[in-house]
Amino acid sequence: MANQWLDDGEQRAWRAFLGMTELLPSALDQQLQRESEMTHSSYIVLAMLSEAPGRSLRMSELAARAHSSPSRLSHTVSRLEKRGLVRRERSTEDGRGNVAVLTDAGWDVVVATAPGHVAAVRRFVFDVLTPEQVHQLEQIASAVLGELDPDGTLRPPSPAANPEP
Amino acid sequence: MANQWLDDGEQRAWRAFLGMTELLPSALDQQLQRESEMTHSSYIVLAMLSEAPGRSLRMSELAARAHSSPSRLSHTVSRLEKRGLVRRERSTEDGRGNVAVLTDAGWDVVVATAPGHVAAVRRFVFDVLTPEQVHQLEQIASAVLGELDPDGTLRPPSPAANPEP
DNA sequence: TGACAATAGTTGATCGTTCAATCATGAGGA
DNA sequence: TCCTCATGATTGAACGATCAACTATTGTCA
Repeated sequence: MANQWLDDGEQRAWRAFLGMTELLPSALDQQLQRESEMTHSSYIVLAMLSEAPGRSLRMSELAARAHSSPSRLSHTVSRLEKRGLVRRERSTEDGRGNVAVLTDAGWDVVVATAPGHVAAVRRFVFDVLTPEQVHQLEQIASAVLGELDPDGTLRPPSPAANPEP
Repeated sequence: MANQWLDDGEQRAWRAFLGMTELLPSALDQQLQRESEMTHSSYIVLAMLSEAPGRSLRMSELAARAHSSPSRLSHTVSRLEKRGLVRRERSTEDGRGNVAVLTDAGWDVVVATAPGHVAAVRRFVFDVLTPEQVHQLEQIASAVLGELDPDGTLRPPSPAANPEP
């Protein structure tokens, strides 16, 4: 009934996809929660900061890279700030802007947490896919992402969206 | 830093995948919220019931089909019950079990909501993928799902997991 | 039969997300 | 310059999800 306008193949793909997108985030959340008392979205925020020059980013830029709404990011950063993992600074260029900075303690948490997290990602995703499937996944996800966010407003500026040559 | 043990291709695939899994659920949620004041997970519950014989399912079976925890499903059904879309009945076979039944009002909501929802799914996913990519997506999602839930405890009993012949 | 464990599901507290409202600063035009 | 609007970000309330504890029923075995 619900999927009356999807054909059989689409329906199978959609069901499997729904299962994956329902279960994978919880699995990653649980792993991070056990090892570091951390949510996946909090971890993403720390990870993005850890990769940025000066380990700091404007809130808006950080929101884009984490695919997060301004509000959600603000709350997340507030929680991380309370734990001493991140610090806020007023932007020097634009008095309206805030800059989130990863503290040393925050850096240590990323360093301690990354291995286990990457192992989980490997285990659940890349270990069960062939190299070809990894490439296919990138193409598929990029295509969907392009429709969800055509302007790239919610995406990082540089990479991640290169169509087949 | 965070993804130090993923190679370039894996990294690109993972970033795109994260973006998709972050943005797609919100997009579907928003569409359903606008049209029917309904969450995606609530919709799934109603849709699963609408497809079941007698428009009813045991709570545990419904949880498996919706990839939901018992607790989450119980809360969701309680909310739907308050809105008159679902009703609970004690199982006749097993006095511990409860059965969720889709009411006529619930059925009407599914009928009214499905077209717009399917259109959104089409727009964001299937319209931007080739038939080949749809097949690839099914293979990929099934493989990941198999690792996330090896016993199929959280999956429907019959379909959705047929590997390459 | 009685005791104990396992199963099915619910509940309340807590935490994270969403939404609408708000505040402060910067930019542009009369 | 002053007024207005746009931008960057935060806040609090309401809602949904998660976790641990709990109730009720069934199954098992001595």
